[in-house]
Amino acid sequence: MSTIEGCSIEQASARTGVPAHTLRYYERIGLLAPVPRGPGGRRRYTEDDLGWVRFLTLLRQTDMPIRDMQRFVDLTRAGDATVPQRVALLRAHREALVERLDLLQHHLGAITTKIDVYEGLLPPDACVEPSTPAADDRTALALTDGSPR
Amino acid sequence: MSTIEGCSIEQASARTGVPAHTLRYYERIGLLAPVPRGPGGRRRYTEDDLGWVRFLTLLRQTDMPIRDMQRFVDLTRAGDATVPQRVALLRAHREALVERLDLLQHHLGAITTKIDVYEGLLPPDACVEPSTPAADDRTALALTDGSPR
DNA sequence: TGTTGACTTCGAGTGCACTCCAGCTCCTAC
DNA sequence: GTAGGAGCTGGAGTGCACTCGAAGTCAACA
Repeated sequence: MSTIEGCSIEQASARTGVPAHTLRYYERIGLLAPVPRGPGGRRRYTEDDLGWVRFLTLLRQTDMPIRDMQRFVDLTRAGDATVPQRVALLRAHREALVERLDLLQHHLGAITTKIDVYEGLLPPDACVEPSTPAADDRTALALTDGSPR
Repeated sequence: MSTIEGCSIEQASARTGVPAHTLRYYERIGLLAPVPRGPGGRRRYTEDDLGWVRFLTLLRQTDMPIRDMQRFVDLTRAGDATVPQRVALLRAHREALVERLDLLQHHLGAITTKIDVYEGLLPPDACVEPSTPAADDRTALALTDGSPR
């Protein structure tokens, strides 16, 4: 064994994009099992740890509440018998995500329309961008918003 | 004039999906200009007010911070001269939204893959769903996550 | 040998976006 | 005329997910 196994918390942070503070926090609340310690009681993150952190990050970035993530982690620790529950949890999450994506797509269209309307108001030599280059996906939406007076 | 103009806060809430509490809160922090009052000092929401509330909702649901919404509102109140700034603000927001959509799409693929992997572990008579019906968009992703030990 | 600097723990603090409460006013119906 | 209910205000409280601080430890290096 040439070097100490695993990487430091700062390296783990750099490699996952998760702040060191947050890595400790996740461990504290049980999202991460106690990370093995090296000399001086310092955390040494293995590749598995990093993979798990990345998976947690993916769940968080898709707006899964910490509470649900904890439930998922608990199920995973409980062994293979919980695979059906885990699948159910992920399926539910995926459905919510698909719905959210639909909503966001819709809103994106509305925002694009709104921008177009505003640009119609600008003088022809608009300072921001000369014209709308292939306005990608404008969902038809009335946009009957007034003004904040 | 047969009936009092505008609708009550509860009706406004029902018609926009925004809780009455939140409507008052938005007004308090200046996102909504003071809504005209009817007899007894009660709010009467006009169609314009509702339209504006819906627009605010669309911005919030696409994760625009309240702070930015306030800035947008301030610009709108400041008159037509601020149209370029408003366009810039909306453009920036749209860009962020597009990026977020990309990320979410990517994560959706990863979650779908994960579900598929889990289902591969299940006995053939899986209780949740017999098979994956046309697994829509699975982005290739390693998913080298370990387990939480 | 001292100093630097990255790490440790635990508790407290932060920022955001609501959400609720107390105590009051007002209108309507009985 | 009084009971009920919707609405009013200002301020306090909540929940979430971090984020930070203080005080201490440890290893490596000049």
